[in-house]
Amino acid sequence: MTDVTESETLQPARQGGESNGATRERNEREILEAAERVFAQYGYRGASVQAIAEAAGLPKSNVLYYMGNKRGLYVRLLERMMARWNALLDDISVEDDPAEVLEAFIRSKMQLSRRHPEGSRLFAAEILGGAPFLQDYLRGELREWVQTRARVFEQWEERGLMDPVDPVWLIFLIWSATQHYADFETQVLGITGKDEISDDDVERITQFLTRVILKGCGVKPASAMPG
Amino acid sequence: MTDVTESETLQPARQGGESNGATRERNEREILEAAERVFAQYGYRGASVQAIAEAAGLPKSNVLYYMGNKRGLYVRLLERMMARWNALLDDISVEDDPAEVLEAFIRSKMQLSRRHPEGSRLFAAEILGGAPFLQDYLRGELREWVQTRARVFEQWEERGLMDPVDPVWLIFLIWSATQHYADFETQVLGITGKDEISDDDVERITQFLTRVILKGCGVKPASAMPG
DNA sequence: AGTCATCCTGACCATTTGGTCAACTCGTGG
DNA sequence: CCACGAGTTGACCAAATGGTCAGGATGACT
Repeated sequence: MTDVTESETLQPARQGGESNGATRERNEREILEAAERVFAQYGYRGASVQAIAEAAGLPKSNVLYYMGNKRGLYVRLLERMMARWNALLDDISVEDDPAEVLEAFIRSKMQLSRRHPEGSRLFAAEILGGAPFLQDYLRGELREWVQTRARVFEQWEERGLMDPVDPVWLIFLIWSATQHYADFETQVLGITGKDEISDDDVERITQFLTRVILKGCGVKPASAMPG
Repeated sequence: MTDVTESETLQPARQGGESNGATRERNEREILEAAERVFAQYGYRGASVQAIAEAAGLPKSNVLYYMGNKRGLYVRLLERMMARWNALLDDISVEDDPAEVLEAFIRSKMQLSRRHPEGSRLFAAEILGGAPFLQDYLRGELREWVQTRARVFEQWEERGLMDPVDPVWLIFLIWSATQHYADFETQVLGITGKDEISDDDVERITQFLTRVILKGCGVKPASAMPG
């Protein structure tokens, strides 16, 4: 750890050209992934740029070179997660089968949490802390998203396809139940004694949730043979 | 901000005697309350002793005088919350009515989250971060708690009082659904457009959850007139 | 050869961090 | 009156924080 004036240390990862922005792309990906983990674990304030840099295997300066500053990096991660969420249950209409839609919702939400557990936790941490960066999103986009779906649910109720339950609370119920397995994974593992949640577990949980929730709000299971 | 050798500043809050440990009690209460808020919002690392001190309206030194150090303060808060949780659904037996027990569980869990939203969020943040301080509790006490209840649920199933669902996942479902309204309060408010969750809302949510979950796992509503 | 854009990073900075400590103020009991 | 324990707190410290910057490396172009 004395003087190392010579540049004969670890080669950096390639500099200069490397055609196009390939270096940039690779490093940014690496940094975003590392940052998602660290932010998810410690929250915005608790996460340090240094820790993110170490997780990405890069010097702190390099992280800041690509991301500008901590805040920007964080916002970028939130936006990435919002995009993933927005793609969910994109278009449903009154004509669809409630059972199919609800099951699809539960299933895709479970998969989202499973595929991006850190992103999921990042989101949770942000909201837990009062959503300082997401206020607008919650009161805008997401609110629209929820209310659009809620309206469809209401129409199903009117047509007698499901019990008269508040659709917004139903959405929250599904949200929370599915979110739980990503956000509280540590707890789930600790209590069940497992050391990981397997694909089989996910499938079983999905079916459990689907069954209980569909039955719970009086939706008749999908009309068997679809199509 | 120059020299103020004279002690003619704000009076401290009373020093010296004040009989017994009344000062200690009052200050500790104040600090614990403030710390719960701050830790809940920022997580363990993100919270600073300085911020806690300001929230409690005391100098940082004073907080450390009472609590020793940040870690100890945090652990104390976790323990307080564990105690609250342990008191929940303390004794149930196979002889009890499933509907009544489940409703009592949902109701008391909702009230716990409502009465101690910060504690609830503190807990959530701790688990979100991988439960570095709570591993033992999760794999020990809490696991026992869950499995004891799960065994009762299983016997209910055998007696045909409810559908054959995995009782542990049922507990998680209830846990997550109720926890949601405390942990994600910001989200709930943002989406519904409310500016607070009223007692009425809590009652409605409780009834909604009770209805959907009981029906969802085939439990017959309480046999009307109790006692 | 020289220029340029991209990439890399150690040195540095002001501020904040958790924590210690000695000096202080009181009321009480001898 | 003095000693004592409880409470109070500013000054201080080493370490870590987010961020800047100058200096350099490297390959692709003219």
